[in-house]
Amino acid sequence: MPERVTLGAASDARPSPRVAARQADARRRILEAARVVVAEQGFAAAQVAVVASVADVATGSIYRHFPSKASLFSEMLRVVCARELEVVRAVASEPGQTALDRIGDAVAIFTDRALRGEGLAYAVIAEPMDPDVDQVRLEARAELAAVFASLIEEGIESGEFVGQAARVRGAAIVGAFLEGVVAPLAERAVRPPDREAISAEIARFCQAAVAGLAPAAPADAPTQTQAGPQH
Amino acid sequence: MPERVTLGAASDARPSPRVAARQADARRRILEAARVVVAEQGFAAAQVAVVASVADVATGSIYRHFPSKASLFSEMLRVVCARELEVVRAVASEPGQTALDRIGDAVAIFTDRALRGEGLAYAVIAEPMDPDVDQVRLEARAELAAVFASLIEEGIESGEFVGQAARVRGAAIVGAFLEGVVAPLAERAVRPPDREAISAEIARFCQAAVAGLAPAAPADAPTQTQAGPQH
DNA sequence: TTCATTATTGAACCATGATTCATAACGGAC
DNA sequence: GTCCGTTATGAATCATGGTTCAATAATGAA
Repeated sequence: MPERVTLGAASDARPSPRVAARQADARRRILEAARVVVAEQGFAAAQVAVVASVADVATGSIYRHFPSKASLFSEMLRVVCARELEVVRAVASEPGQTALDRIGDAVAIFTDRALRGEGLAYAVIAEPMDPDVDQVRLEARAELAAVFASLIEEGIESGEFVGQAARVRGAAIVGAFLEGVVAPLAERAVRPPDREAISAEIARFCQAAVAGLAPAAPADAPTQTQAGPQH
Repeated sequence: MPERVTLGAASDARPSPRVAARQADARRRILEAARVVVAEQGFAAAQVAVVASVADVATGSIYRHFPSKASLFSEMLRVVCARELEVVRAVASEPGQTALDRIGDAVAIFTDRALRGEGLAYAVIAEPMDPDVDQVRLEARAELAAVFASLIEEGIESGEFVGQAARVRGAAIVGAFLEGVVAPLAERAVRPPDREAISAEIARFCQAAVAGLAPAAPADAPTQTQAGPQH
């Protein structure tokens, strides 16, 4: 009974030193290939055969490392998202900074990396491909939202922000900067010089959103002063 | 030469009164069926055969009205989005209201309708299915963003808001409320009572985001006063 | 009522692309 | 160096679901 399973679950097969190394390497190459293909062509073009060829292994070999196409991409996405989430969390917990500062920094670092394409890009944020894979994306968004919700709560507790529904606003912040990143990418011209300006603007937007309404601006018009949203 | 085309483009075929009516009705039913199926099952379950059965026509008949599955769903989505966009535009141009008010109202009306499921739901906003169909969604988002960008510009001109990149923030607003709507829908429990609270909170979030940073809150912490983002 | 024409049907056809598996190449123990 | 179990290969197989089309029904004119 050969145990037709994803390498490693074999009943008693001792992988053997050299072989194990080769396998680990192949697995790494496959994940990397998946990332590259998606980054360059999008999920639509991400066929198993293509990934295999880029990873320099046979199509069938993919299935020696991953039980299915969906699981391969799920894992790839999970890794990529974890990396970005890590970066954001680090910024979000910088000591000695106000919650407002940390929100601004976190948003700016994320959007900046995304626009620079270091993480992945449009594809990872917005283009779905399979329910399983989408699930990973949703979870990542939820975690991201949780980070901001926490920051908002801290701000409220410290009296920095006015009271507000932290969870809802955390999600709104995530939506705001993801859209801010994706919208320009969707347009034809992604004028490179704009990158920094865009992320700075989005960061400011998010900061203002949680800091509370400013009292009526200098000019004339009859604006209401504080929190009260109309109607 | 029977002109194998999507009904109506026939070289000289006079549709005939009664027949034309029946065809028009079938077309309407097909679009409606597509909407219903997507609303209830999501794009994933939206197979041509299913839509046909719901619309009470044969699978092949779909192709007498639409050249392809993608075009059918594109049109369906276009109609749905147009309706929502219309509502938002109406609110956005209410006379005698400040830009801030109108932004709040527009956001609230959209999120409220979306959460109530009158438009469609998660599927239409977030779940893609085909490049062509996605294109429609992207365009709708862009138009929505444009509406808010205009409102922001008006606010800036009237001195109601501080200067800001209207286009970027318009997109951010759209992202904020779409995520605000989708995030709760993605969760298991969509506690009905929250609906209004959620849309109100999101609306307030968006208003604050464009109104500018509030001066440091009552408490202690060293917050910066105006626009300047840290870092 | 009959007939030619057009609309409708839905089962068969196809394309795409994931998954499998018989076969070849390899790794290491004797 | 040979042999046996393991791993890698990639062409063949399968599944899914969009699209087609020969057959059938409906329509309206004569």
